[in-house]
Amino acid sequence: MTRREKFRQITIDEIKSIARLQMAEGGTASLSLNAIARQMGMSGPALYRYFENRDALLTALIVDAYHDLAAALEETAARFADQTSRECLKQVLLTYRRWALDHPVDFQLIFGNPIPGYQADETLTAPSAGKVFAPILGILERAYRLEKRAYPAFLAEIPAQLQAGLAVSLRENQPDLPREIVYIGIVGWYHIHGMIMLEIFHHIQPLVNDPALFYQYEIERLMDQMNL
Amino acid sequence: MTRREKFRQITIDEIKSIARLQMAEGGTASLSLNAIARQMGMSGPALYRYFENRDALLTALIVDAYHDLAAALEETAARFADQTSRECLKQVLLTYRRWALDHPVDFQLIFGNPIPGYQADETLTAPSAGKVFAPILGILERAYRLEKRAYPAFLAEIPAQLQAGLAVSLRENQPDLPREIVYIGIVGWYHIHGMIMLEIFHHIQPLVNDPALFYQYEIERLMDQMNL
DNA sequence: AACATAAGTTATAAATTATAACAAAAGTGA
DNA sequence: TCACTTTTGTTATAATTTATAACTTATGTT
Repeated sequence: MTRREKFRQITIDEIKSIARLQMAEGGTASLSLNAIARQMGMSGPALYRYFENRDALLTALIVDAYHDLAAALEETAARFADQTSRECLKQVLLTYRRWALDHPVDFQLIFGNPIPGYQADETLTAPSAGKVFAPILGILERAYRLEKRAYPAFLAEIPAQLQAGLAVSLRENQPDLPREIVYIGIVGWYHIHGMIMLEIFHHIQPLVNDPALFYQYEIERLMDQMNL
Repeated sequence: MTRREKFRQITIDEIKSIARLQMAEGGTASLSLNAIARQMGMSGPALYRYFENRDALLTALIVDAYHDLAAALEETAARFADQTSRECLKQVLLTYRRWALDHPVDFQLIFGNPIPGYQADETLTAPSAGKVFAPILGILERAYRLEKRAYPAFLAEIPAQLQAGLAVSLRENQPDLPREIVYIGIVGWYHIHGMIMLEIFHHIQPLVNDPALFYQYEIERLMDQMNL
């Protein structure tokens, strides 16, 4: 990495950092290239040397967010790898919520409204989304395959047609991944993700006084259901 | 209603209608007062006779959306009132998803990202949110109180602290509403709402081929869990 | 018919994203 | 050291946006 490339990277990082700060103040759509430039003590058009346009900056922030979330989950999974799979999964799911609350803007970027005219470049975002899902799937594999936990009874009644169309692209890469685990992973992820989304968007607070406690209890209930 | 008020109402409705169309094309943040005026064949500032500013128009659209969703749920609940409570609830939940898919913009307005600088006027939106929840709660009351269905076993283990802080403002209005029903309602609503949100924001399609079938099956599983 | 109110107009201010044209700085090689 | 190239910044400008001010025209009432 040349000297120039190094400084360029520093500038890029500063732009992204200020962008995140701005959005933390005024919401994901309050991103203003001009305001970023102003805050950096440079003129507006200078930013276009680093990002082709507003969408390019957004895409970079989204990719960063995916990676940051995935890293947080992986770190937790690794840290609790020697505990029971139930405890490990619980910690990973708690990290999921913790990360969302600590990085509301990044969470909204990934999982919130599609941005204005912005069309996410799926070739960039799809693999990142998979990385988020991977740690959870890993723990489930350990629980059901290595530790031979029984699959919950309700799985026997899933229509074949439904099972066949589940996570097809994921199973192409991992053909030996049991369909039961895929289903449990999807259902579980949706359950907890739905709760977090509602909390981030302030729809849970009117109904639940203590979201943290509620979340904890729902995790336990979910894992009970899954026979974990 | 005077003649003038009537015409004024027509204009307001036209503005909102065009606003919804525009957002359907370019996303919730693509709303442009100027573009609306242009499409109506009038100058931009004329719109300010009808809405104080952009946020006022957004608030009106959000309130409309809440009412429209609530009306759709109530209509379904009434139409299936003579069926079993399980069937009735199922139909209401199916209507919930159907409405979301048919009105993605309205759904995003209600449940998506907080809009740019826009701060929802909670005195306007909070009661509307309650109206959405009411039909579901009504069916649950019928099932557990009138039809004397047993509460699911897991309810016995909910920490008292958690129960106490559940839907406090709702229970102030309806003090005789059992806590069990409130909990079941919240958990159930979060479960299905989470799924719909993910589908509307295109995060379910990469994992589930046939979201309609998946949703149907998850409703059944949820109602099994709730002993309905 | 005179008047008041409502509803529209144009003009303008202050932002925004983005492009063009140009200037200065930084790095490279003879 | 000097000339050249590339990178990085600048200012000027175009085309938008939201929103306000001042003015005009239409509508309804007395």
